[in-house]
Amino acid sequence: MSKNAEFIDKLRSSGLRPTKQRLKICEVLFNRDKTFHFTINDLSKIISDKLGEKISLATVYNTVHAFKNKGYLKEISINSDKSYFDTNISNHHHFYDQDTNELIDCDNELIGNVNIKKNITGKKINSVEVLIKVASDNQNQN
Amino acid sequence: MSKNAEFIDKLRSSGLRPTKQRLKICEVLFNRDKTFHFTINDLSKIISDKLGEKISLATVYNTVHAFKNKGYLKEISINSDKSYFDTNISNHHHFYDQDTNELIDCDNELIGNVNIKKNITGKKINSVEVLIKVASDNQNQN
DNA sequence: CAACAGTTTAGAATAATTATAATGTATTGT
DNA sequence: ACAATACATTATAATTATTCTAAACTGTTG
Repeated sequence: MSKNAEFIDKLRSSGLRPTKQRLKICEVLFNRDKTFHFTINDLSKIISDKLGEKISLATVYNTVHAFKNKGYLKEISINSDKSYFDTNISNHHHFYDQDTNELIDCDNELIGNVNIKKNITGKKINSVEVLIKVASDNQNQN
Repeated sequence: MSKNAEFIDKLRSSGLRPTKQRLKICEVLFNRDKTFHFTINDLSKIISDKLGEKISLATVYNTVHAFKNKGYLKEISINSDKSYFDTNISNHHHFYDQDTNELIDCDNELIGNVNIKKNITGKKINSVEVLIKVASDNQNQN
């Protein structure tokens, strides 16, 4: 089955119509080996600059959020002014390079199991994420 | 020494002039027993609504950032559209209640040491933060 | 108390994101 | 295949958080 047909299936099976725009975005996001970290702006730029396609910014937002809601993307917590997304939807952690504003996946084996000894009463744990901020120099950026 | 005199010292010793506005903000932030989590908007509301004072929003931003840079506040990474700050500047982790958008400190003893087996080459670790997202129901909010 | 540097302020500017409402397109039933 | 419908896309406006600006103000130093 072609990649494109796979994407069509994937979309249909989750109740999303396989439109041109969504398929193009699928290609950009999911047609790769390594996981991909991006902001809406990154994605939008790739589509217009590298691919020379024109997809409305609103559609990029809509699509990314639809994909996130369907579980095809994960939104990552960064102390920042914009949202980061990750094509790696498994439970994993991140390095955040403060010099370049880049997110890097952190293999789960690199971090021992984070065990939470006591949870808030009456609440269910939805996720546990470790964010490791790194930078090259000796300044105390937080 | 009165609380106010303490704040004046604290500010002076870090090269910040003890202005009316900064002292008022010190009172709100540091004159409490428990740690305090807030957004700029929260703080601004407390000042105007509860205290009936008028401090320009720009000043609130300036002051909070000055305090953060001096190490009196910590900025917390939340997957959100706004910045959260914490008066607890020690190295610690957080619960984030997705129902109420509330941040709750997580005692370090509740989480075993997070040991990172391998860091990114050439970079220095500035911080390691665990964020535990909790919610009351069975929906898979992320 | 004068001079200076640091601060506050209102409002403008910017940036990320969401809402709107008209137009366009995939799907469904016939 | 085709009309009807529901869902999507789009440009643009609106909103929200934050930063910038330049003028007025205030704490500090001599």
